[in-house]
Amino acid sequence: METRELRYFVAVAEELHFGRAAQRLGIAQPPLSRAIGQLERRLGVALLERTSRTVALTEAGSVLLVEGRAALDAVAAADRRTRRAALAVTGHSGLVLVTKAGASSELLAKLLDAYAAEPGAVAVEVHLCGIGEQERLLRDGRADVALLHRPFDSIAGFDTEELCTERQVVILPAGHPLTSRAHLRMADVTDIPGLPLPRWPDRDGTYPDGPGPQVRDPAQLYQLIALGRASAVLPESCRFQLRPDLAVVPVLDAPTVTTVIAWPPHSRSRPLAELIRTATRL
Amino acid sequence: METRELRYFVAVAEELHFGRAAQRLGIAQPPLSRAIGQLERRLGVALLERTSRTVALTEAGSVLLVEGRAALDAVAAADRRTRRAALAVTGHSGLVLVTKAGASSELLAKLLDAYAAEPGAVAVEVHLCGIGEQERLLRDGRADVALLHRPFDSIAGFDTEELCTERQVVILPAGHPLTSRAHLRMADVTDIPGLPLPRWPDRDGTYPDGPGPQVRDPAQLYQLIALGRASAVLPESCRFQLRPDLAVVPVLDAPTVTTVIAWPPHSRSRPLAELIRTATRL
DNA sequence: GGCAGCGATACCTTCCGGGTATCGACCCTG
DNA sequence: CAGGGTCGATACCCGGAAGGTATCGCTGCC
Repeated sequence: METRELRYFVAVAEELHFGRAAQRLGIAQPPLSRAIGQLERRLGVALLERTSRTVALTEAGSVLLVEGRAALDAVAAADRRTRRAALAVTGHSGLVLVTKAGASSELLAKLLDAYAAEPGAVAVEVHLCGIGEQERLLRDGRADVALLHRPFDSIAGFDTEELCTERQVVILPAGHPLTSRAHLRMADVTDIPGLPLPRWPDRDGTYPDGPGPQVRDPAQLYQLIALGRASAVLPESCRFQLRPDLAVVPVLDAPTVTTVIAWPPHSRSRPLAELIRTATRL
Repeated sequence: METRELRYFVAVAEELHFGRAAQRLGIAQPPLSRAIGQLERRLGVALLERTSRTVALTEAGSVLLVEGRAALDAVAAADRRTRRAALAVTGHSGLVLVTKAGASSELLAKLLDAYAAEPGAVAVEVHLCGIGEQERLLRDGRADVALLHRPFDSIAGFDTEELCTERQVVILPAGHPLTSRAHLRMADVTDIPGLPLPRWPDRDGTYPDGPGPQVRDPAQLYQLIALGRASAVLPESCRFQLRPDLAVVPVLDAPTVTTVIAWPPHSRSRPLAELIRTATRL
């Protein structure tokens, strides 16, 4: 199976439309139809159910979609990491670290400071990215290491070390009646009248159904809370970067959040090992 | 980067010889030279140092070797798992479980029994394989799940659950003077005169340098120990399958061995989840 | 110095990936 | 119910790339 075939299949499986997929791939539609047909014939497996109006994935097709994405990421990672290995020899190396915007910012600052003080430290480029993007970046070689947050982020397939664990707090508009309480329970915050919990996008960018405003980043969220249109349950470390018009109350029975440092298995770069060692010693 | 190019490069990088690599790939040598040259040009990276007598990997080349192998395994896994998903629909499904020959055999027996008793259990095909092979089988889709043993096996990149932890014992010929001791320390067993610890093959099938006989499987090892030519430190569960002409003595300070059940991340087959659940409840 | 081994190059052929044109099935609309 | 629009499949052609053979150039060795 060639990566070209996988790219083609993934495009069609995602679009569920040969024409759009072909456009996205920058080729015409007929070669795409042929390529998918060949792939199915060689695998001996039907991947797509086509009526002349709709395209749907078969069971095997959805397996190939997730496995194929993983395989393509692995190939892309091989490419990128090889290029970077060559650059590293000539001096331009540096590590790429990704984390969610607005999360664990003091931890990150401490880590970067501590690492920079190590002998032999290299430059660390920090990428702040959206929800669920880190995993992808780490998997396809665009990033070397990530700060992830269990249980929100999937750490499947990575090596990790735990860095710290923290409770969660609910964020409310300053002056809200509940802010006078010393602590709350999840049952108290799941349906505060007029302050629903927000909906975050799934990995594919769509929002789950349900009540609550759609938010894409912390700034949006804080704005909504300040306006008295939402509340949110977040790790308590967020209080250090909170606007003055917001208040926090601990939520006793919310799941604790563990910040972990994660990297692709088999990474054997010295600067990366050093960064991880620094992180675990914080 | 196409998988064909990766296969070619991995072959050359492993053989360090264009002629042999071409033979292994079933093509002539010139197209292979060209393909590698193109790959290097497209990456903008030198992968191999060629003098007209020798071929050696550059730094970037060895990165591409390990990353490329991983990527090829991921592609192979996509292929195999898609085929199996199609078979599963028509009824022939079943799980493939791999473990080292001779390890955790009662645990495995208990697991298979317990799982078979579950409603909705499917057939489990057990593959016993050589040292370090499990990882490969799990990674390229030939197996669905494995029993691995930390700290010997690498679990990098898999999801795992711990099943049990056990101490290690030294295995000696029955009647050896040390068998009268209630327990020993590693220092006592690393150089018993005439009974060196054996050498196991590395993942690539070669043996590390050093004293001690080369062994490939437990039967060989037991034979050597019975003959008074070696000793070995193994998890204590091996005592239940031991020949009567061998004896065991606990080794207090040997690292404990943890048996874990491991599976590829993102696996979402119901029978697999059921098997894992059964295993963790044993 | 000649020979053997190995990778690179030159050149040819074949095949496959990609393009355009068109068909056939289906849905929507007037 | 007819006709146009949409979408995937098919037919056919072309160019480029992958693979083969022949050969060169370098190098280490007897």
